[in-house]
Amino acid sequence: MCTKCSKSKFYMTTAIAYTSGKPHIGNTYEIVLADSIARFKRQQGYDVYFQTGTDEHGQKIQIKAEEAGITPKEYVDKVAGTVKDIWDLMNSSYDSFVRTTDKDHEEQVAKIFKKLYDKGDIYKGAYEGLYCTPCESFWTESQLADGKCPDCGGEVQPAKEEAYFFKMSNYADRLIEHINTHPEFIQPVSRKNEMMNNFLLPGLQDLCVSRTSFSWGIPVDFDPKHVIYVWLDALSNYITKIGYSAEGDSSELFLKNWPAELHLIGKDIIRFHTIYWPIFLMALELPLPKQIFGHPWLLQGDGKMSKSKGNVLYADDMTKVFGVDAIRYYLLHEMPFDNDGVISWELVTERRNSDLANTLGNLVNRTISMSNKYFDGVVTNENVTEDVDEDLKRVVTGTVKTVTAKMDELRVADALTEIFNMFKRCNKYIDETTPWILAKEEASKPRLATVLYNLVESIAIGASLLKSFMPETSEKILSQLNAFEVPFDELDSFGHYGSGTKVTSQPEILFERMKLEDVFAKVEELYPDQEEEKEPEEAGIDLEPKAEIEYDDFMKMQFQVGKIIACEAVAKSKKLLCSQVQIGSQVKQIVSGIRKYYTPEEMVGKKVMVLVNLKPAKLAGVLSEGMLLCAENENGELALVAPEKDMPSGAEIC
RNA sequence: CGCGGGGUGGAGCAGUCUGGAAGCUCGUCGGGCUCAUAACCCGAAGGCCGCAGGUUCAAAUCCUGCCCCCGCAACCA
Repeated sequence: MCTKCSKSKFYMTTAIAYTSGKPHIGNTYEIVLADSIARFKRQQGYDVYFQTGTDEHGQKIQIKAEEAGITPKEYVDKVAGTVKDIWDLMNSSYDSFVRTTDKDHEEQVAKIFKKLYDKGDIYKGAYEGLYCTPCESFWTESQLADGKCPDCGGEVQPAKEEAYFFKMSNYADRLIEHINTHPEFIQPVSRKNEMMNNFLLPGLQDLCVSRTSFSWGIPVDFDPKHVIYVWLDALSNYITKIGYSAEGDSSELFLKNWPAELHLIGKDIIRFHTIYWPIFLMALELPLPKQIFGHPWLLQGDGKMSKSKGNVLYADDMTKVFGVDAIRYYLLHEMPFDNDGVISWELVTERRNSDLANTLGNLVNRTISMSNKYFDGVVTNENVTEDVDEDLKRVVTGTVKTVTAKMDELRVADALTEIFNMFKRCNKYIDETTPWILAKEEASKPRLATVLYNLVESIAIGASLLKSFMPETSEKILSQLNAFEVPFDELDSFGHYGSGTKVTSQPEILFERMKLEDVFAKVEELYPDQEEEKEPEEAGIDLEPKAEIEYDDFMKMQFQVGKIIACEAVAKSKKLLCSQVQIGSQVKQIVSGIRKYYTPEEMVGKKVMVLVNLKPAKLAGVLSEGMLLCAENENGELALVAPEKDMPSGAEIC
């Protein structure tokens, strides 16, 4: 409870976005989901504090910055700006945007590290493993490729590197106890067992909380060649940004808001939030957050979102075609609670047409049109009621209750469905009351007026309920009706709309119906490059040119025609085919990553181009003694290269 | 046997924990209506709930085995 007012406080956070690149529509889902929850809580009267931000340290960012030829700080400044722009574009109502490169955050994280070290929870130990010097990386036995470094193929040797560890076992029992006694702590519950069975019950390993292999991070202040492990850094944002102080003089904001009521995160990082984070907090002697909700992922309809495929969907592009609220609606409504959801241009178009244009937009439009047509826009409650009115009112005034129940379980998609069911009920009411017939007789005008009043009032209630999910649309509807937003605690009663109020004389269409071909036309404008790919005449592919080589270099490679005499899939792999290739009188075994494009049956009998004198290596445990040459297009699809006329196996390619 | 998620009418999903008449939205088809954005309202068709066993009076749901898909990991010689 807030000390200064009587409202209950509600502190919620999203995960902070990793600044390795522009967030795609799947990443954007989380902020929109969080925003709708934050807005709804505010509407309910909670004193909400909503924090989001960016996670900006780590090796990956250091590498990306080097590739771009700029400093890591310059790099993250740029990406953090992009993240914020997209969050703002989506109308996210966050109260605070934290960056892990913020001074106050960095200072506190260093102090937290020191505090835990002094306390004995963090100790200095050694990381043991197999080390590859050129790659500066540790590998485990199972990661090695044929006993060599999987990155460079070089030799690895057993090595030790000093590192700091967090003693997880100190707190594991307490955490297990907490999870068992607080069933609401991990949501959805299906994730709880996963954490228990896979990590907690088998016994927690101590976590390595420092790195020396890169420098883009918060240094350990008493041992500066170490930087603090990214998770200890990132998770702490939830307390540092609101003013936690490791020295005990935390801010008012912190004292008021901690512990958080809700951490909203993606299901992939549940482990860090439900195991490591609570344990860090226990070590700091802070209370644990009330609830951690791991939402599912949004996938793209036609396969995985991948930048190399050029098919990544971004929120800013999609809003250009559909509008911000349509995208908010899609994300919120179409995401299942527990399973991954799907998004595509087609699906958004369908959903937008059926729900936003047909059900909602048309309802608002026809209601306002009738008011204008029959009463010059003046909406009067003549109180001439009939039985049908009761059912309408029952549904309309009951919706807030069902919506609240769904929101309490964070079932945002279901909450929206409830609101739209209400709008459907309104459309049905129009058919039941047939206003166009009432309009024909002067005597039934009072009844007609009442019907329209009931509709306007219902829509005003619906628009008020919609406010947390589609803020712009909600406002547009209320303004067209000339209505006030209905206060949350009055949404369960009917009759707020002032009788005699005039609606707008020129209703604006809220959501125009869209044809798929028009959508795709717009999409093509957004991606002019991709258009060319679809043309029959292909655009061709430009590669980064490699350095010139000597003729001798070329002559080192031996290419020959090989005939595939047998082929089978490699059991331990999804991508590999193992072929027996006849080259002259000898037969080589060659493994290739082309299972996606060729079946073993169609491989047999082919004569293809083979690099013969490549050093043999094991792939997925299978020996490969050469390489089948393939052409690769921009989508990564492969085609074997073969002599244009029939040639005997073993024929030299030169 | 790397880890995890999934397979329910044409599409997207719920239901599975806590067995008990297979549900929602979209699409399709037929009808109605005309205030409205080819909209809205009513009705219908369409499912061996991945496959095969098992437990049970009863299985989408519990158990066993198998197949397929998708992430991650690894590897694309």
